[in-house]
Amino acid sequence: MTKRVGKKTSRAERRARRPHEILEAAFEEFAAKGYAATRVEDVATRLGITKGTVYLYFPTKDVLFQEMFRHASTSSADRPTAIGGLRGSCAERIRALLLIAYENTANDRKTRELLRLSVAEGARLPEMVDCRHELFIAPTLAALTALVEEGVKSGELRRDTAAETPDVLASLIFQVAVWLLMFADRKPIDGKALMEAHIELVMSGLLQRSEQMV
Amino acid sequence: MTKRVGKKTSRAERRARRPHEILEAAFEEFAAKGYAATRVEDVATRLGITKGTVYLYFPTKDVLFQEMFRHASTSSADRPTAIGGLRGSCAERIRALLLIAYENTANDRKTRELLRLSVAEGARLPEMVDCRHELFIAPTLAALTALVEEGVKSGELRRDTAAETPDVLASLIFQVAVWLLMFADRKPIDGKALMEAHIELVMSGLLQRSEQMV
Amino acid sequence: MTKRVGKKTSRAERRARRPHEILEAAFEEFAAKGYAATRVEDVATRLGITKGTVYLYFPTKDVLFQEMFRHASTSSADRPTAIGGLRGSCAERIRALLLIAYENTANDRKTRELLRLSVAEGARLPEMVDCRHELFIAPTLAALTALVEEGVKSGELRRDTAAETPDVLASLIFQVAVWLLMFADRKPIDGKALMEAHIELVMSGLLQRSEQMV
Amino acid sequence: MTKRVGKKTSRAERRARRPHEILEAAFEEFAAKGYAATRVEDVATRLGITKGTVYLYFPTKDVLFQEMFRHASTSSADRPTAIGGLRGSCAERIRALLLIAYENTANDRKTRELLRLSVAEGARLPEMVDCRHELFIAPTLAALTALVEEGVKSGELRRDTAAETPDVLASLIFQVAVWLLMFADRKPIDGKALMEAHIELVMSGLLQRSEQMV
DNA sequence: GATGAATGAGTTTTCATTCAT
DNA sequence: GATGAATGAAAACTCATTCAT
Repeated sequence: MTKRVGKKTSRAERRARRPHEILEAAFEEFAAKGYAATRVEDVATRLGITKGTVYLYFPTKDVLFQEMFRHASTSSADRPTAIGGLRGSCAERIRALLLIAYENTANDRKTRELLRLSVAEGARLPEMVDCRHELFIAPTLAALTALVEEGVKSGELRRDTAAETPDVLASLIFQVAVWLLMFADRKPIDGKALMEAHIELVMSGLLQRSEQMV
Repeated sequence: MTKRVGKKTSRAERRARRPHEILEAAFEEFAAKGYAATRVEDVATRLGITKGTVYLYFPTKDVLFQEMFRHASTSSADRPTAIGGLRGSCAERIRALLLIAYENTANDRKTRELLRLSVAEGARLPEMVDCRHELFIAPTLAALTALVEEGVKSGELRRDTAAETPDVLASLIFQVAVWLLMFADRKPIDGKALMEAHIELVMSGLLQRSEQMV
Repeated sequence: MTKRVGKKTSRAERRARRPHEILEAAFEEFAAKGYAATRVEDVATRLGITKGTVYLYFPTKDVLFQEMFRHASTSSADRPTAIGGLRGSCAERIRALLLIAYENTANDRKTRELLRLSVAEGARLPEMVDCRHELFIAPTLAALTALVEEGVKSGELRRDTAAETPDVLASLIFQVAVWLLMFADRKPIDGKALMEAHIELVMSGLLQRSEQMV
Repeated sequence: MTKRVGKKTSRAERRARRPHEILEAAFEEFAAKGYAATRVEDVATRLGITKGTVYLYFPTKDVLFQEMFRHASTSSADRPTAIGGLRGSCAERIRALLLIAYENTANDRKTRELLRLSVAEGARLPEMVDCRHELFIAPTLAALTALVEEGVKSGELRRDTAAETPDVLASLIFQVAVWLLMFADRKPIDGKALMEAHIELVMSGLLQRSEQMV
């Protein structure tokens, strides 16, 4: 007869979930309107709660934003772990790595919006942007560098491959992400097809002639 | 020896220059802080005038922003005209075109900051972003497409999927631009070198094998 | 002995009373200074609250004014109901009706100030003024017309009574009201005495000679 | 060949007329929008001149308003002089006087708007309102009182309480004026007809029975 | 814990007034 | 005399933050 009957989320559970919920709501609001244009009340309303409750968990709007950014960043942090498990030739592994990076970045709404916030609010919070660099961008570029070096050493890839190669390999991911951020659905693109074409083009430039013949 | 002697800015001149000055100052402020976080007074102070004066020329902050965006966009509008005058083989012209686009986009602070604003405030003003697309991005991509098609037709370039996707050729420009917007001087990159490496890589993928031998 | 003991205004009560309080304060301020010269903060200060609180209940100054006008109008709306209960000869009822109208209009500060606002801000809000006409002025004039017609039919009043008679009967009410609005206490008048004299004069003109003899 | 050819208003004439012009324009603007809501620039624009010019002739907006009020008041000051020239019986002269007062007050736009300003801004400027009282209202009421007293003395009029309250005789003038101020053209009235009916009614109450028979 | 009324500092916008030209 | 650019004080309105209930 009590309220709790049939209720899967007990008060305690709900309470435990609150900070998480709030951070998710904050992500949506901040991503859509930017820091300054978002009101704390917007975040609360999105959850059906009130401003005051938000302040119960986060002392200021600024802290809320930073926690949100950190939370959104780490919530997708486990994905790159797949990198270690790649198998096949260097070319195959580079291709696989780029596709994973594409899926995790340009093709992932959350990551894309974090990129938007990094560009928009970056001046306010350089540490956060740098943090994201350490966690995601640098490791991916490092992995690409390692793979290219391995390929060169093994003779699979051209010997004259430049140090700038990893950035070049990853560049289309940024383009697709920025395109989606700027044009949303107004100018649709087939990111996956672009990515395939990109990979084919750059790989054909990377591979030794003999390999290309195959 | 009258006051006017040596006075370069008469009242009329000043009056004529004011809108331009204000738009320039607005560009700096909005680019640095975003729309919502910029105060009209910030713009005025940057010029050593008061906010009332800004309102003498622009009726609202919103109009000021839009005029600033339009002004900043068109003030760099003449550069792409160089495209028509390109000479040489298709490969040479593609290379030249990409370098011009790089100079005008990733390497131009004004254009880069407009990209920032497009990403940050795009949701508020899709028409502006689309307008920039019509004026700059679409023409450049169209020129790339035309050059690639010409090269394919003449046998200079390979026919492959990349040939149909000029986005792939321009992708590094976006990467450099976004990198600079996110990391400024904290993680410097040699954009020019990246661009050269990018061009070499994609061109080696585009060219017929025989040409590559050269 | 807790705080609540003796505390008449709980939060809920206060909340429920606030709109009313604010409208009353707004009435005083707007009546005293007019729309444009009244600051929202003036209204708040009168209540010992801050302007932010006023905006919690009314979205704009304009809405506050309109709600205030409507509220002040309707808060005195029940009085005319007394009309139906009049008894006596037509002359007696006309006299009674005019005295009631006088009490409710010229002699009622609230109604007088609404007249001031109608005259002062009428150009901005014709609908409000017209609304007051429908609710108060028209019914009173209609009642007067009905009484005069009845009196003519029964022979109590002169047959040649003009259609303009009701306005003439009510005219002194306007004069007294306007006088008080213009001169306040600087040139006091005895409104009641004027009203008595007015009624006596016009009734003596309305009544059949025979009746006057009485 | 000079500009002045064919120009009837020389610079000097124009200059001499300026203050007058400005006061007229100020009257229109203040009457239409009230003191606080009228901008000095509105007044200037109405004349096709600029704010600065207004300040050449009037030091502050407040002074402009007061001068305007005084000017508008005195520009109609000569009309009541007709009173002295009235001829005929007391009844005839009272009737004529009331009609003149009606024409000069309720039926005269300028006077009506001054009444509006007196009601609207009266709290700010009691002296002005009192001044108008001395100049127009009091003399008219005094003339009425004198006429009634003369009539009573000569036996032409009844002695009753109304005889001592000329306000009663003039009341309809206020009603018509206020009506026009509140309803403008939205609820038209025939002021002249109302006035005639009013005069007839009050005179029939004032006159001795014997006279009425005539 | 949760609420939401209240605050007050901050921002946009207006406009009376000044003054160099 | 006229102008109109510039000022800055003031007013409408917003919103992060607090706190009594």
